[in-house]
Amino acid sequence: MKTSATREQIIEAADQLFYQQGFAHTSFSDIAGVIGISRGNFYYHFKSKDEILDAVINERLQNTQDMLDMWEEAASTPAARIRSYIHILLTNRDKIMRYGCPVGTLCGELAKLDHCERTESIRLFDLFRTWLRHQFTQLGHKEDADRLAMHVLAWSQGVATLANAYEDKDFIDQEIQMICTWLEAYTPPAKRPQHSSDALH
Amino acid sequence: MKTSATREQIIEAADQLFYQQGFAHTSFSDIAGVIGISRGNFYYHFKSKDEILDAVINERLQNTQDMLDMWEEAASTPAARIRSYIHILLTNRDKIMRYGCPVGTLCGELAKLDHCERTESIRLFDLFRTWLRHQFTQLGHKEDADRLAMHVLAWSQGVATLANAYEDKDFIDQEIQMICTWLEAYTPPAKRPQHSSDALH
DNA sequence: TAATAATTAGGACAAGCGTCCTAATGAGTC
DNA sequence: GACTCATTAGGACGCTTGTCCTAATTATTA
Repeated sequence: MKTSATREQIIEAADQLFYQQGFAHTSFSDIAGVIGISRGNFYYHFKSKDEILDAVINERLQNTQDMLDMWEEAASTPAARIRSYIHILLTNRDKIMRYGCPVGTLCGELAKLDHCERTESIRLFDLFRTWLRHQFTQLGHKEDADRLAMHVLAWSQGVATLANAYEDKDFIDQEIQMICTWLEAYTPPAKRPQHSSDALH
Repeated sequence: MKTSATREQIIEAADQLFYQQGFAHTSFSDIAGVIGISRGNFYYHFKSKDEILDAVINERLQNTQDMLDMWEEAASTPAARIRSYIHILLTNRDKIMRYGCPVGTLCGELAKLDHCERTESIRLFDLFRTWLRHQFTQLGHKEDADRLAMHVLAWSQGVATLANAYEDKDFIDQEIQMICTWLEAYTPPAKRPQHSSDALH
């Protein structure tokens, strides 16, 4: 059985709805309604709702890894690659203002539900963490690489949370600018690009 | 009708459970089980579940305001007051690692549920935002006061989100240190206390 | 003590949920 | 056309949910 078309549709619709409404608040009826199938035949493709969640997380893991690989090739310097990460705040700005960060909100919800898939969801954070750490290592930060990666992760998470609460476009833009300015202090002077820098940090 | 004892018990139990399990995932049975009352007499004290949520938010608003007022008196300088805020990350460290930030996670959940109490929950953020802004204003930051307040809010939210995901004590401690160090740069030199400062920012 | 009001317990209710079962439909092969 | 297998639709199921109703209980007052 290759990956069935219906199965793919279910995963995609669930992916969207889990993000927009949360996992627990999304029902089979919701998913079925979106793609126009009967509620009954979910169990031909999945054994349980949790298994759909597992498939959604794996889908996101794959997509995230692909995105990171793409950034790795597209951007020429580690600093530019980190900026690629920061700029998803801008690319997904409207969705973040409505639904928050898909990774942070999922991990948060599964933590509260004490759900067994919680561990899996954290692997999404791991992907970014490892990738960012790698970039900082390339910037010459041996000891601090992981701490800096966590710092960037936390920073972007905080921006997403407050952008979601206040639905504030300008706040996102400002913080992105601050992160980029902060980042320049961790870029080797030789490779440092010439930006305007009224450094806040 | 003064505030009934049972009513207070319901609000307090709901407050805890909404934090630990989330609002949607907490049932009347859950609350009833905790305080040992029947499921039936909720509707003597509240008209609906949403009204309980409203009462819980108002309770939190009151407690938060009291806490801010206390900090206002207890700490002698604006910088010390801001540090009071930062240190709730330390005081509530264990709970944050298990359940995240009570404000951030509630706002996030209500945003996904598109719940009518969402606006009320954001007032919790407003309380901190206004208070922090006031402190930064006192530090002499006229134009930037609100941006700096939002920055501190976002930073602490990010720390809570990742601390929750990774259940990492040390990460919280490190970030608190970073925030305090960062804060020194915004404290007038005359009043600036002598701390060790291997500044990361 | 008797009467009245406040408070509670317990269950009924309709609706929605995840799950499961079975008959019907579809596509592809002999 | 007949057969087989994959896929689907539709509904039944047991359970839980928020909500509501009513009788019982407790507290308060006369």
